[in-house]
Amino acid sequence: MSPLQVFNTLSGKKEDFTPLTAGTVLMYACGPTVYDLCHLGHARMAIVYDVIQRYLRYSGYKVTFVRNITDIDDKIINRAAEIGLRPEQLARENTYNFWRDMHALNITSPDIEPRATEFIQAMIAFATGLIDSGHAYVSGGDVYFEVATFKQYGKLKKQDLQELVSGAREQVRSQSALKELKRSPLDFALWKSAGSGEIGWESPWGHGRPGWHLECSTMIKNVLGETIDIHGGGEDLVFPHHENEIALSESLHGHPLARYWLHNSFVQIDAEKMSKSLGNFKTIQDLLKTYSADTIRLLLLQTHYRGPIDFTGESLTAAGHGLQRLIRATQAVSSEEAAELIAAATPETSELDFQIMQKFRGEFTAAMDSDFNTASAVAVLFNIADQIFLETKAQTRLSYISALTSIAQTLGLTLEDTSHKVGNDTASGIIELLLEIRASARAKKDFATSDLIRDRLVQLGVKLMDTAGGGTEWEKS
RNA sequence: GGCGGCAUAGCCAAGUGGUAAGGCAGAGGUCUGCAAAACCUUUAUCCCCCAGUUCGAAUCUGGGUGCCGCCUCCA
Repeated sequence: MSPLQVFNTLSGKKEDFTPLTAGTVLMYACGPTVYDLCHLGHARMAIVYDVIQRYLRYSGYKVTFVRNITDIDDKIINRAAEIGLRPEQLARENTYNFWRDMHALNITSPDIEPRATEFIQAMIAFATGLIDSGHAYVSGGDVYFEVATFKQYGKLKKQDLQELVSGAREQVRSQSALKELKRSPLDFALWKSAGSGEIGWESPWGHGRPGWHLECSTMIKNVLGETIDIHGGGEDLVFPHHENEIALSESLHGHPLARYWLHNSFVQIDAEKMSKSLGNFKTIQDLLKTYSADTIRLLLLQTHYRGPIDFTGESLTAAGHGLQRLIRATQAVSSEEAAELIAAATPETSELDFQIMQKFRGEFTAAMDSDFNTASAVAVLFNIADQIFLETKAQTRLSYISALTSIAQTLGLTLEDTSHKVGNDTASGIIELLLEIRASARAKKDFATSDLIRDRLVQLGVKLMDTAGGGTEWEKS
């Protein structure tokens, strides 16, 4: 298979990618906690793993891609209480929003999309297993994982237990209630007890709900298995979330949770992290009002996934201009001309197609095999565009165009020209303009023009009604 | 305080030992009734600073400076 190399957070190095079972990839990415709308950061995460997944399939792997939805969590409960919804209502609403955004961004649906609330019994079993093996303890209706029992704790973040303990001590001093319950400040909750009026499930430890880290560990185990090939997420999940997942899964199973840990970097606004707590985030919905999914995707792909992107208003506009160039390139042969050329195809032209495709696929593959270097891969697209504009033979241009669209597709770019689609407000304005021209024609008794406008609008589904006062009204017929 | 990352043209950004991809913006040109768009050409003797290793470094080593992230919910 291909000499793909990926950067593994666990080793801190690029490594040759060899999946557990040759030819197949089990891949899991941490999905959203559905308590609010998704922002550009979620878009980056989703697009990064979408492209990785697409490329692995393109490379010939049989991929099972799982992305979860965390639909029970303190953030959901708190937000729901603020706005007067039941937690499950809020979670459902934002799950729909998330799906709509993913669809709008041309993100491939995951093969399996487990939701945390579907796996409560499995989580209880997981936690019970950890208690029985001495890795977890019950305390006041909660269940905590005892970090000291997992000697490798800190291996993902590359910090030893002692350093983490001294760092954590400061933080936890204020949380006096928890201090009573936890043996060590690093211990984290697998199960949190809930009041009788609160959302929760029955468990051996009473009414309660699962902790975040347990959710992912359990879903991976139940959906993909005990060891998977790729586990991904945003870089902020390295610690504590992924470190804790490792501690849970590896304590219970005794072997690695994931062979390769991939983490994408952040989107920044004015050189600062974009986050909900800073209030400087852009929702996907807002961005899609102004920019196409391709524009957003191109902007994100022009930077390597492990580097931060400083988002500015201009950067999206610049990406949009670049995208235009690629779209123009695909239009360098008209559709009629293309149909003729395809009809007239010969073994020689097929050979030309093949050679051009091979050349650029080779460059594309070389870029992507180097830890998914999408920035270099995007450069290949622009190089093909150059060739298209320089090429004088239509037949050859067509070959380049098919190479361009094929590679763009693997990156999830549609190269669909949206510049000729107008919104309803614009369409209404255009109708008003036509009515003005028609009124002027009628005033000059130019009824040929006036009737042409009326007939053509009727064909387009717009009915005109001249009123007694000389004005004209319109409506959709 | 601990750990990690980054520093390449006006802006964004690839490149980890062999002589600087790509995008945007700018300049010149082609086209054009005017305008816009589009296309073509062009744009870093040099990669934060200092010292070192090497035939050779943006790329490796040591030191310095600056910026950012994680250590608390966060993609």
